[in-house]
Amino acid sequence: MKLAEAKQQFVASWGAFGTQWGINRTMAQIHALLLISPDPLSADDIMEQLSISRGNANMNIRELIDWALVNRVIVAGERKEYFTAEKDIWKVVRQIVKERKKRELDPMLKLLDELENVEGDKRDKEVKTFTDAIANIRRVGGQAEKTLDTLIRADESWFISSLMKIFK
Amino acid sequence: MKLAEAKQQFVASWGAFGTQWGINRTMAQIHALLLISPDPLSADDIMEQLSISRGNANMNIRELIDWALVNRVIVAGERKEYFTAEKDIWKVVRQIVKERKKRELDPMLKLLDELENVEGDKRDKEVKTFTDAIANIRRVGGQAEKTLDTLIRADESWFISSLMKIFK
DNA sequence: CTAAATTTTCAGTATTTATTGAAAATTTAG
DNA sequence: CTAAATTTTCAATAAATACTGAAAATTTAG
Repeated sequence: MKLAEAKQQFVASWGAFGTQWGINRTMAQIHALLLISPDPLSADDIMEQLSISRGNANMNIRELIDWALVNRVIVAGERKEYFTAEKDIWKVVRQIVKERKKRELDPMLKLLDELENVEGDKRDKEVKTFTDAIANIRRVGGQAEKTLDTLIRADESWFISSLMKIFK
Repeated sequence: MKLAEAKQQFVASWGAFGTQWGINRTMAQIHALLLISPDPLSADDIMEQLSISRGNANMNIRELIDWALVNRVIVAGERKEYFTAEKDIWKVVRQIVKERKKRELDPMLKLLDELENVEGDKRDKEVKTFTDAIANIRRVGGQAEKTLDTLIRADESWFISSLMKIFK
């Protein structure tokens, strides 16, 4: 396969993959494009390569910066802004896990804590089923939280070697 | 908080949570509803409780069955079909991980394997950046695959105690 | 300061995704 | 077998989400 074709396919697939995970297709494609670009790209470069409008490029680049997956870089002698993506995929994974945990898991756990204190007689089947379900979800969620916190802090080699020990 | 209100809030939140993960809101809500229902529910029960149409209920229940998160049950003396959700959340998590891995991670790894064999001179900066990026993603993806395979096979107590050992 | 370059915003529009509801198909009781 | 009950399908429609493009705001070179 030729490089140009391979790039195209990677960007398209990364975009499709993103949408399955609730991530805007264009945002995922911009990220993919920057991952495989040796040099920083300007908004114009991105607009051209993905055939998207300036507004769309601007909004999604901003979102990627907000997720700390993309950085603005200054290119000497250039007025425009340029952008790069973190190339270390392990760092990227940790950053995404960190953000999603903060934005989604933590609020969910907070809600579950509130819902566990529902009024009513525990001998009532309706009440019992509800509180049991919530307590179970809360417990598994709490475990996930601990595991993810550790993963966020871990460096790759440490993580791998630890996993190797358990997951022989 | 009263039970009815707590139920409402749980169903609504589970639905919102689902959409953030690329899961249809109604599908997540039906799942939530079944998780907290002591008895099996019919399509009519679900339609009524969520204020949705028969077609919508039918399609999303089918999808949940396809994900093996919901089961049809026969209620003695009833002609209608009834539905229940697996209540063991650890099992639910494993099942979701299993399905998403099969549907998403495995095809992605397959694609990465193909993209790694791009034509061209490795001394070309463009080629090198691309192949390096793909190889890195492939490597982290392969680790994820192994870890998830083990998680899918693990039972909860084993998983927790193993994690406790590592993630002191 | 002035004006050109660049970035940001956002109302309007397009696209994608989800839902309805009624007809068709299927199932089951008698 | 017959018809009532139930489930499934899917074209039409609604709702949610994403994108455009041009005007406004901001930045910077001179």
